[in-house]
Amino acid sequence: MLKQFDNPYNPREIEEKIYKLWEKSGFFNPDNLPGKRKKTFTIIMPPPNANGSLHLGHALMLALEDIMIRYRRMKGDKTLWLPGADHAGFETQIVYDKIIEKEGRNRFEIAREKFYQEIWDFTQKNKALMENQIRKLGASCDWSRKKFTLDEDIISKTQEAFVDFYKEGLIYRGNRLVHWCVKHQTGFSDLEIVHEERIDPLYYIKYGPLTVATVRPETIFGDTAIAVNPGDKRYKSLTGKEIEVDVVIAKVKLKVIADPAVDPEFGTGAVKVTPAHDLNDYEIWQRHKNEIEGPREVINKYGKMNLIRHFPDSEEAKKYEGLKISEARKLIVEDLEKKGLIEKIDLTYRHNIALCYKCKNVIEPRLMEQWFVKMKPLAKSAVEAVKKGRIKFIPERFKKVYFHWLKNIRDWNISRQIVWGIRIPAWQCENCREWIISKEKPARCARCSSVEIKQDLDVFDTWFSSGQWPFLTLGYPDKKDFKNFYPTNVMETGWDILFFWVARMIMLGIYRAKKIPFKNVYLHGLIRDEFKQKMSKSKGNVIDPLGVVNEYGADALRMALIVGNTPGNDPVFSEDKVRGYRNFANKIWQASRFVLINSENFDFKSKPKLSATDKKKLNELSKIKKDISNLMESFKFYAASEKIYHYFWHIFCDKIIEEMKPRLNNENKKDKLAAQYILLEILKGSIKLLHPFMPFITEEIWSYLPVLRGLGQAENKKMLIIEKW
RNA sequence: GCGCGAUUAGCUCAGUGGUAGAGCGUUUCAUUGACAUUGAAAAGGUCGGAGGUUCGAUCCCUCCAUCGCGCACCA
Repeated sequence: MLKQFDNPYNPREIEEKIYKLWEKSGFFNPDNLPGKRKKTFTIIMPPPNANGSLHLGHALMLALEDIMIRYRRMKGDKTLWLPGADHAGFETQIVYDKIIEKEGRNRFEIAREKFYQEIWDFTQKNKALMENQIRKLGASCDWSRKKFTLDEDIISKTQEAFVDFYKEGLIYRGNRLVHWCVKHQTGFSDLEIVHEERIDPLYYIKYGPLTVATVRPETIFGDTAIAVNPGDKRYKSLTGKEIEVDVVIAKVKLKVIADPAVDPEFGTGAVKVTPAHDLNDYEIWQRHKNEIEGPREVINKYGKMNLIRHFPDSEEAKKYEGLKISEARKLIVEDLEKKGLIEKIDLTYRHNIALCYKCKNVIEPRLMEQWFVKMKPLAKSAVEAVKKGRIKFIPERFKKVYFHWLKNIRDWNISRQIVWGIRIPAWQCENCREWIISKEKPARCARCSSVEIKQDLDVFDTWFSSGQWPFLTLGYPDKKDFKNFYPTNVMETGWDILFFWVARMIMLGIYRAKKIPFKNVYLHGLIRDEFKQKMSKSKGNVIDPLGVVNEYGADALRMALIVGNTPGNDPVFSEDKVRGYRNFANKIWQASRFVLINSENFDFKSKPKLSATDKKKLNELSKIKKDISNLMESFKFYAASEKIYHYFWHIFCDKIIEEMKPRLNNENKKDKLAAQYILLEILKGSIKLLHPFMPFITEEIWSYLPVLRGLGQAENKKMLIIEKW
């Protein structure tokens, strides 16, 4: 009878078989769950980027969410776990750029439509691959509801949101300095840049009667003013006056203005103002629009000098034209020195510079027209939702970080100059430059009636659409799912995308869907290698979760990722740990085999007579069950998993089974029956408690178990996945 | 600059206002026992430092140190 118990436990075939059984059962779909289930429990899966394969972080994400879903499903909830995949705009385009780079191609030379189609095919391939990887990890998500961030309805609803937001005054077209990456040729939001401390020469340049300090002398061609602090007595007499300065290739007249942003303690207390290439200076100009000239762009989008148009009469300007920033800087310093205009150079100056988060090249602030979302009104209700406890953070400390970010938030640039993404539904009249915001192409310009109308080439920041993911996936605004499953219960994701994604989902959910998108935010840590290093392809320390599954089984990997891994803290991954839980899986297997072999002749008709210590053992199990339930409810999976592990191995196997052994060989039929009964009951109870964590092996063993309902009754039984907790 | 986290056994980490816990590792013993992917046992920590609150602090408060991280438009 027990031939099915290979020795030792071999997860590979069993896991494959069990997943198919689950899928066939239809129980991943909440609509198919048996019984009356009033309470819903919903998790929208953070859609993995369809530009590669799953990494350990995904495995952790899937394990955590699957644990919650399986637990709630067994508890009797109508559980929906909605899977998906993310086109991941810029990220994917960069990945694909690198691929074609190896083929000697360049995206700027490929037609837009063709490039888009190529990336589409690329992501579709990855998507299919990833979906199978998700299955291998045991994820009990509802595949019938899976969504891709470029599904037609998602695109359409995202564009509709843009149109509505524009009408509602939440979105505007702004001409302002944006973070520009010279390599990637796109603008970014505040989140796609990173700061790095550097030591750069600080040049003190004689500027007419004044001296100014700067790290970017090459921008002096774009200066439109000099600013000093209003309280600075040294410059009182010059304030408001025009002075003539020598910018090497010409002499220009600049006004000295007073602005509180200038720190009199720093440098000389006088700042050259370059509104076209510096965020601070841009803001200074905004405050002095009436007094001084606006941005004079002298560096183009390729990071090269482009100043000749501002100095048509200067022969000297020609030698700067077209130079890279670094070259121009070298040259201007030489020229300034020749003219005796460098007062001194501070070589110890430490400051922070903005870099592209992807390529780490210096960000060039660049004046551009882009679409912006006004964040202040959105941030307000997002703060409130968390403050009032309608949304809970696990761990709680991330609230502080969240509040701090929202408090200081600035408007969100959602335009990206890339191909891979959702096109912005904005159209511009070629004739009068009027913008028309509409999903469909307008027949003619509303202002001048011209029919020469072109769509904005830009696409949305990918987070603009994924920020609406919880309600878009559920079919906002009129699908039943939206009514039934929104707001969702838990958003489980890594803390690293708290701002990128979580905060924006909260803001957009409240604004657009009129309700918070989820009640709980569970933030898991980022998995580190054994040296506590972040895992990354460039470091070559990435571990393929599927390789681990193949060797040790998904159950073992899941346990290794979950046990002792507290929310918000970065866990260290070790193969030793996986090996330990592979051993545990075998332990479960062997113990189950032992119990089943010894209960083959179990008499279901007789009523076992339990001793006091027998009853104590059952009580102990129900206490464990209660403890574990409490831990599950409070999101302490790291402790719940450890508890059941410890109970099964060190109480059930080491103590209880050992204690029962003599009784199983007892002549006394009644006593033997009681021992068999105890073993079966405790095995059954433990297998259930283990199921959310180790779904495969438990489902397999469950299929062999006679299920005792009441005393002495064997009944037809259900699959473990829908058994009652 | 502002903020967050960590500091507990060799390693990775839990934890609690009342004589310190787990896993892995180490040491010793056991060997055809459901399981060697095993069992039994053992060693191993003034819980980063200094103050304070308390009858009592690893835990609460203050300061400090070291490490890690996040945010930030001072040229």
